Amino acid sequence: MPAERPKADTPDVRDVPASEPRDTAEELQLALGMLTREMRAAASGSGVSLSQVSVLKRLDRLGPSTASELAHAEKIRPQSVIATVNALQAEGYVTRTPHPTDGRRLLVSLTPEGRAFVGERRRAGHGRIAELIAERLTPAEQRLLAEAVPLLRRLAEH
Amino acid sequence: MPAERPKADTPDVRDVPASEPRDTAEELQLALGMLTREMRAAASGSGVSLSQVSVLKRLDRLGPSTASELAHAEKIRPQSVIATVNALQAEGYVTRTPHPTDGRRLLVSLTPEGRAFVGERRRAGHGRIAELIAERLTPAEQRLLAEAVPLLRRLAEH
DNA sequence: TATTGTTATACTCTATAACTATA
DNA sequence: TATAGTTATAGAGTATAACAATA
Repeated sequence: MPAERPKADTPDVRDVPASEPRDTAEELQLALGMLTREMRAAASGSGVSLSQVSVLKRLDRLGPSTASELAHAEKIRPQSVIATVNALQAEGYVTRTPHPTDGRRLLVSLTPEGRAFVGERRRAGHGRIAELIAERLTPAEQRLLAEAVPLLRRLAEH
Repeated sequence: MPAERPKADTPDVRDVPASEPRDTAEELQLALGMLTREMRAAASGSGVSLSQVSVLKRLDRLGPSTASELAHAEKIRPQSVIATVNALQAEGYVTRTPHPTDGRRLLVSLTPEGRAFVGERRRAGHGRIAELIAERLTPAEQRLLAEAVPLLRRLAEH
């Protein structure tokens, strides 16, 4: 269905290369929003939500961690991470065990089921994004993206 | 699609450069989540939410658009974009005007206030992300990121 | 008193379902 | 019938505030 107005279907901002921080930021912000929605939608069918997957992967990397440590790593509030951990515990993917020396702390750990989920997820290619990368980018573009992703990590870190 | 290579089960994923789609995807996914939270937190103080900013910028690029067109561009449902447009209209940043030939459609347009907001935002450097890019990346890294961002756009597009 | 974990509550964002008006 | 817009409602995700237990 063609539009009746003389309006281009594609954004015409592309004639200017995004070479300044603010241009890069604008492009990145739009892409981020859309990719996040894409991932959330793709995850919604799998029984485990996006934030839950993120916490499971974090536990797989960090090992048993307290709620505060997870919150710091994810850059969200402890109260927020607790909601996610509660859901994961209810589904049997994590357990809470007392900290050996500090009675205030509880260590959150992956259960065998949780570990299996992360492994399965990794073998399957980490969901929608890996599919998109493999489908839509040439090998050279994939290499460029792989070089740029650590920069995004740096931006996201504390 | 590149050939599948058997991947050694290394204990720490961070030691391996992200060179395959699934590794790139995993890193990207973590960075995306954190950056999105960072942006949302930074936007929350400015009186206009992240999704509202996104729609305003979209209108600035596309010109007057219907709710369906905005929804298609943002990759969300028309019902969802309407909630955002309602909020923007209540704050005086957009107006709705009848479509000249199709009585079913309403064109959403930026008001002068809305246009001023986008311009101000652009001059200010598009918020937190631009700050982070300028602060944390060398010029060479900024150029690399600028090259990679269009690839993210490609991944996010329809 | 400071820190950790937690519950209660609210707001943002997006989805699905159902309705109205126009083509 | 099909399409555009809308309202009502629900769920995910995260925030702040307040509280209990432990250091």
